[in-house]
Amino acid sequence: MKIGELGDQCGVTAKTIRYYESIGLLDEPGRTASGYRDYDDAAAERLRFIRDAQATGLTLSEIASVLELKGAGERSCSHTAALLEERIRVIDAQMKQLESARAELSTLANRAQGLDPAACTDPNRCQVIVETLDTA
Amino acid sequence: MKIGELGDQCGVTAKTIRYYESIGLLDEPGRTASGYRDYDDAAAERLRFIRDAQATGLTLSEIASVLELKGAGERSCSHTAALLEERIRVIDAQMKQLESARAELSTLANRAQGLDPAACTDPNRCQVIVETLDTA
DNA sequence: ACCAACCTTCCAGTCGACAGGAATCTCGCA
DNA sequence: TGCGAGATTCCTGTCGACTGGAAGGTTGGT
Repeated sequence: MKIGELGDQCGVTAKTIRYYESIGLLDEPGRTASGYRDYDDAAAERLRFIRDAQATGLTLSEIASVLELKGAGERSCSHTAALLEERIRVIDAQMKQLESARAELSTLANRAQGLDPAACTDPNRCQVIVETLDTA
Repeated sequence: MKIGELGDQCGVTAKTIRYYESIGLLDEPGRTASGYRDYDDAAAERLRFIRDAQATGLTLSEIASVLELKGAGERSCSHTAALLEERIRVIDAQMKQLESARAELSTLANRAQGLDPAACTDPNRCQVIVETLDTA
């Protein structure tokens, strides 16, 4: 299977596949007589796995570490489980941040409605933002 | 006031201040006889505003646009209000994404507990991730 | 006189995940 | 035989917000 075909099958571009190879995430495939990359079904499976794992929010280097352990014959699920739990922790932290940012922003947006634009004279700040933060 | 002093006052590094100047976010300050940047209180106020605005999630270029309009004598709060509302929309979208990612991850993590590590043989994938996605 | 701590400019690098493009080959088809 | 699609390598650029470092000038204190 040639690179474009593999890409179509897995929903990625040929560029992306070459990039994955360049960072060691995909093995170098065999080549045809004319030098084209020639993939087998295992490569497609691996690539599909990469995309699935990426969809869960794992980074490419985390995915590489999972695949590396698998390749080394590691049988435990604990590494993957640890990565997933770490991701959950990160997500929880992000959600907290977003919640507080959202709350602050809606205070600001509401405040913007009630402000007198004529009072908006300082060229170095904006009362919508400054005054609310001062009173927060 | 010299650059380091300004930085200490506002909680940023001298590097950052020079960077802000380089992208046009801070005006070029006056210079001492020996060529050192020399800041006044207005610069400190502006820098503090930048950090406040940044804390609300606005990007530096959005902050620049607010300050630019202020500088041009724009009296309306509508530009700022529009930016804030856009930020809220982005945050809502991010939170939705995070929620669904979190839900998926905790399914995966739970699943990982119950799996038989001995079944983990395929070097190209990890049953923790693959099997759950297949059944999702 | 000397040293450390500051300041200056300028250039490069970081992180993550690719995308763009040039120059050149190769394949399949009419 | 010619064309266009798709393949190759190699290098650069993108986004955002900085950070690091080299090579030098300045300031303040002992």
